[in-house]
Amino acid sequence: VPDEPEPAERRARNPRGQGERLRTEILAAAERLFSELGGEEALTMRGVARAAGIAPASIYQHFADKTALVRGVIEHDYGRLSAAMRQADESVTADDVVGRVKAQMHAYCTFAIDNPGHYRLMLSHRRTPGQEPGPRPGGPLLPIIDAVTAAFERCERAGERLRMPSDRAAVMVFVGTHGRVALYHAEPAGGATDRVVAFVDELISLVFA
Amino acid sequence: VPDEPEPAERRARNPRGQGERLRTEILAAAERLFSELGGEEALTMRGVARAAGIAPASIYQHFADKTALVRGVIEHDYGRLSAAMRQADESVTADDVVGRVKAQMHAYCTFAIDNPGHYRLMLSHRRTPGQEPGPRPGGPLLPIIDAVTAAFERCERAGERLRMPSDRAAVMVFVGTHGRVALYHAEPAGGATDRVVAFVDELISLVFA
DNA sequence: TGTACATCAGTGAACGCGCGTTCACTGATGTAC
DNA sequence: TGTACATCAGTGAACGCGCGTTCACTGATGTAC
Repeated sequence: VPDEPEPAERRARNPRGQGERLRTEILAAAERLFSELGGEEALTMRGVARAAGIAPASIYQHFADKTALVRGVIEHDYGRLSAAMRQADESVTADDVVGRVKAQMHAYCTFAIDNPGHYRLMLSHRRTPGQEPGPRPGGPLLPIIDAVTAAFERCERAGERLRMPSDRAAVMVFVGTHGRVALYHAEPAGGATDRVVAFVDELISLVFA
Repeated sequence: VPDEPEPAERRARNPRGQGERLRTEILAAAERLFSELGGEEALTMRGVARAAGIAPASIYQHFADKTALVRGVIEHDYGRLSAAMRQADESVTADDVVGRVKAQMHAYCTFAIDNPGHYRLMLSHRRTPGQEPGPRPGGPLLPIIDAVTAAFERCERAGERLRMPSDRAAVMVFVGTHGRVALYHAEPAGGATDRVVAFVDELISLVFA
């Protein structure tokens, strides 16, 4: 993939005191680099350095090692995903309670489809460091599932009937959606987003009575 | 992982005309090697050679290159999985139609949990070579989904009511199960099999009216 | 106002590693004469 | 029955590669005097 725009002139060095800026540039480069595809092994220090137009050694001023960089990317990504879901939720009129559930999950699918590399990275590294496997796993995923649970609770308050408790419904929909998205990633097919979204809608309708 | 039993004496060479045996030994070694964990990048030619107690170069008499070896492993694995599901199906009395669906999916989960490396490999390499992405993706997964579809059709014939056509129900259950299993792989937790199986049972009950 | 210097952002070159793959080989064994 | 030879299973050593990481460095710039 000789796609890189060949950084003709050298990168301008950041002014004094602004060294932290490079940290953001590195994260942005990692973002760009493998939004396209690839799992964790596609995220290499040298690749990120190339994408950022800097020397590999320069990364080490901002990230102690590769795992620290990966951690930084993942944290940033969870922020993006949560924001996208919250925004989708708020963009639907308050009385369309089921529509808000769907909007959140659509945003989830869109993120996963648009950022396959990030999505895979996020879901394969969701152990909070130092946290042993407990009875309720999920790590950084928990706030996301909680948001879906809240959306289902709104449905119940509005009179919609669920076939199971709202938190179980949220897990069910979340897990099923992850399955669908993961299969899409493993073999992208035509009409991706539409088909994934159709599946998720059907899944959501299943948890309602 | 200095776990290898240190093959004190050299491997006995296969007798003349039996060179093909090594092919099986190589596959078996790959099997053993990463049943434990790991994705594709954990499957290395040198690693397999070490596990088989042979020289890396020896693999090339039986597999043209790494992708051929991977293809061989995957083919073998799909055979194992199909057989396990068929056997589970047949081990349930014919009149317990729903029980037979569940038994098949339980076998699927057991395989996935016991062979994480293989499972991941299978699901991330399911494009039949030379087959462009068509309207019905799935590749080697299709026979498996078809078996589940057949089990759901038996349910309908026995008078059980589904909330959707049997083939959609099969896809729904399959996709959801994959989601659950994939999440387990990313963060194994206590009581693995039981919790996964409980989820799948709940999912199956959802597609019935 | 001028100059020495500490600080800071960032780098070039090298390290050791494990990888996939190649190639000329070794040595046992069945077969032809 | 004996021997030369072709065949076969399998190997050791080397190749070039990209990787993560380290370390001594460069050169611009703000600050102290």
